[in-house]
Amino acid sequence: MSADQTSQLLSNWKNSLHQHGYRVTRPRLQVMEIVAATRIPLTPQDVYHKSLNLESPPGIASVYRTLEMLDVLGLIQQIHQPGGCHGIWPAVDGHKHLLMCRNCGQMQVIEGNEEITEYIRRIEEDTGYEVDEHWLQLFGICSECSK
Amino acid sequence: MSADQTSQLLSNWKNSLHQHGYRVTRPRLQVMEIVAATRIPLTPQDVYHKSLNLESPPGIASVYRTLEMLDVLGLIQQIHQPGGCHGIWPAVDGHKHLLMCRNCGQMQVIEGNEEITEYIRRIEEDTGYEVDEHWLQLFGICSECSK
DNA sequence: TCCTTATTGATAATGATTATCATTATCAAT
DNA sequence: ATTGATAATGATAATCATTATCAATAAGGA
Ligand SMILES: [Mn+2]
Ligand SMILES: [Mn+2]
Ligand SMILES: [Zn+2]
Ligand SMILES: [Zn+2]
Repeated sequence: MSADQTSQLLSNWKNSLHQHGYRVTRPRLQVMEIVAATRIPLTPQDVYHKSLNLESPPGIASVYRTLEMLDVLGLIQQIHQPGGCHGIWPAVDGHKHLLMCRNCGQMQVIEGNEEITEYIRRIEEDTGYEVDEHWLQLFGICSECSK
Repeated sequence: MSADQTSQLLSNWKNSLHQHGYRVTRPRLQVMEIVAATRIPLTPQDVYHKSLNLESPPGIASVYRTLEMLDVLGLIQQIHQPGGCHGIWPAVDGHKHLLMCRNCGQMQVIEGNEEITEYIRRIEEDTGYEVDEHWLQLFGICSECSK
């Protein structure tokens, strides 16, 4: 996430708060800045501990409340991690798949493809299920970490 | 999971304990019977509460310890559920994909396909990652629940 | 600037998981 | 079958994360 992208995200998020009648407060901004800038998924505890570096950190309750709010607004999504759940990650537009480095935690968003859609359609026929959501998460080692 | 499959699973699990030098105790058997027989993912708390119906239930600590042991032995796997993590489910042989009913929690194991393998190989080329694991989980409504 | 009230933060309450340790029970060796 | 070393248990305490409470504060429209 570049600095540009982060501030872009932040201003979108602030707009979303305004549009939904949420007040834009300092504790909320502090949490949003941390989450918008992260390159790896963060737990609520992670966010709280990062915030402690700030001059006047938010209370732990406000961290949870702000993350809950961001989730309700669809601005963040939960990432299910191997051996530990959940991390927080800025939501991506539309449906995307995720790739995560086991070593450094770095997340990468990858595009879906037509074969998977077709595969799922076949599953629906075979099982009689109506599939309305799918997760595809890939795990491995990024090129940086495998050097 | 039919009664046959359940007892098959159980005897495999007991063999595994023996082979790895774990003692086969009553609390462990009680937990294993519950987990082997379930049709939906169970949390440790779920397992514990089910066990309370038994004449002489295991202590809560033994429930956690047994589930940890089964996990270490690769006999169960963690299922990541939407809006709630984790459930416990008997491990399936090799790599399989999972389909879960949002309404009744029923799990179904589905086969992977060649297109997904090819898709992942393409991702590796594009990103430089070495992908060593992937999760594909589908969510929807089973035919029973959509009646 | 004022006023309404949404929001905050300190703290208590709750709930789940893990650690402790004296007692018990498994199972290999006899 | 009995014994003995020790793995395992269970009651309970400790820890840790999350949620609830409520008086004080501050956002933002009037
Ligand atoms: Mn997809
Ligand atoms: Mn999860
Ligand atoms: Zn990496
Ligand atoms: Zn169903």
